[in-house]
Amino acid sequence: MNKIKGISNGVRVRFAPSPTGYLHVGGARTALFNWLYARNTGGKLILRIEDTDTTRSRKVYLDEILESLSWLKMDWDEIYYQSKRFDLYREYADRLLNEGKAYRAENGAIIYKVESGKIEINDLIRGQIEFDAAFIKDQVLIKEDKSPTYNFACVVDDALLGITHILRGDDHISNTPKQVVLYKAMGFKLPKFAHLPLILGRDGSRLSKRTGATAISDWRKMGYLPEAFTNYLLLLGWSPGNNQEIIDIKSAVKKFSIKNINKTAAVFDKDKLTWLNAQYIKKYEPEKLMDLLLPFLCSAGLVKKENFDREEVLSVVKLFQKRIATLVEFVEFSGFVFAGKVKFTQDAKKKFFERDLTKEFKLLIERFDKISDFNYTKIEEEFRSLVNELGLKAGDLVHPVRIALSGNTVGPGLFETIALLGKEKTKERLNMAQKAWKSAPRLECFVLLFVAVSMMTTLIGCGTAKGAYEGLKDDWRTAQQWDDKMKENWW
RNA sequence: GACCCCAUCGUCUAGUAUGGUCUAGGACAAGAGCUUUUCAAGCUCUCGACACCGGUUCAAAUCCGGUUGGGGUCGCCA
Repeated sequence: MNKIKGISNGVRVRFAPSPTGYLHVGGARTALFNWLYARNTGGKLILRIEDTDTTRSRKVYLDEILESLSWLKMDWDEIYYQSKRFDLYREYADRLLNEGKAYRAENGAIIYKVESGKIEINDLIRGQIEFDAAFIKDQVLIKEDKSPTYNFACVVDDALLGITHILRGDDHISNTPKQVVLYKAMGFKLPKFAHLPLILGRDGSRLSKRTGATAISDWRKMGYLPEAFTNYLLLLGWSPGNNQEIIDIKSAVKKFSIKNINKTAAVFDKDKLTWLNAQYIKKYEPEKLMDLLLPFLCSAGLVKKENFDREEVLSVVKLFQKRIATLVEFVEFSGFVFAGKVKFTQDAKKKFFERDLTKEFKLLIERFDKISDFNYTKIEEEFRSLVNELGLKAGDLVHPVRIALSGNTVGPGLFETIALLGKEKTKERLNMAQKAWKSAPRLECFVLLFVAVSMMTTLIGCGTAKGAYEGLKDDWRTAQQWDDKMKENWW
């Protein structure tokens, strides 16, 4: 205990996760507020691993929790494992036993005898809370299996580690009187308590897997940025008080105070988190954003880790930066640029076959061929001039070309997209489009035929119509086969 | 059920300690418009709340009491 001498000055807070599950939103928020308070006051953040339940604790969970904290850029100053401190708990339990404040149960457990009276706690967030000890049962300190109970280990550790402020979830309020009693029994100095409001799921009940709790590591996989995530967590139960929504961690550290933490539970709103994420993505240096995007592109198999065109990827990043909300969205939206084959959406396929533009595409390719310096301006010039020549509106050609190039009806500006793809890729895809039209049954014919058949059926009668119907069925079959081919969605 | 906590737009919140400056401000979402080759983004606008009842007071979102509603905890889990 020499270690704790001399640390009685200054703020010491702790985050005490139990490695029996992943770190999720609630835990992360508690960790964040402790971290902020420590950094704001120049104090220390102690990480205490509550692994007294040896059957449920897992190394993978511990690793995952530590990794998630690191991802969120929260560091800690000291780390302790309760599983290594069992002797300590025994020692204090024995002491209470000797003093007659605790007794031994038949099974060997050590139990603290709770005296009657009033227990008052002065919560930094909620103010005075009063409990009647009559409602508190005698407390087990050491279980039959010799391991300490949560409340006991918690008190011994918080006291011995010199914790000055306990910031934890609201759900611990009812543990507090039990703990206060133990502090007093062992003659420990009481820390200050601050009970954070809970984070609730969509349905207003405590966040759980059913109501939307997700491991922090999953948010990472879904393409959220740690800065955005932290920012969002910060806004849940705390406010800088000046209508500021986007607040970087440095000024948050500066401004943070327990006084500004509110009492009401907050519902976790993914939409706002996503909005914040988009804001952070927009602000990023494209170079840095690219580094964050690369792992996602690689695991999607769109870019090879060892050799890729840095310049190309960078220009794609720049083109999509303003239109994505998550890193995963980038992969979804920009995938067509990198992919060797174009993937078609259902909608795009339908629109594409509404009109055969083989001739127009051919002319367009010729136009593009003429351009030696294949850039945005030149592309637009040639494109618009062709459109004029054909007596079309720009949109008449823009949309089909976009579909042909990206497989999607929506996307960034067409000329930028073309410039990004480059002349060869563009030509190649325009050529593919023409082939598709050639091999596809004409929709107009299909419709005409259908109308004709209906007419014949009604006018002439079933017998005669049968042949025509069969013909249509054939046509239908071809269309189906073709559709099946397209179903793989790849050229 | 018992004990405890909480109560401002659908959601996150400002405002509550020091009652008047609040016919309640901002953000997300939703809706409309502008822009435009589409979708986003961006910009502009609209919708939308002090849970209820009773006090105190010249004056209450703010103070007090009650009601209602929601949540948490009631393990030899943490």
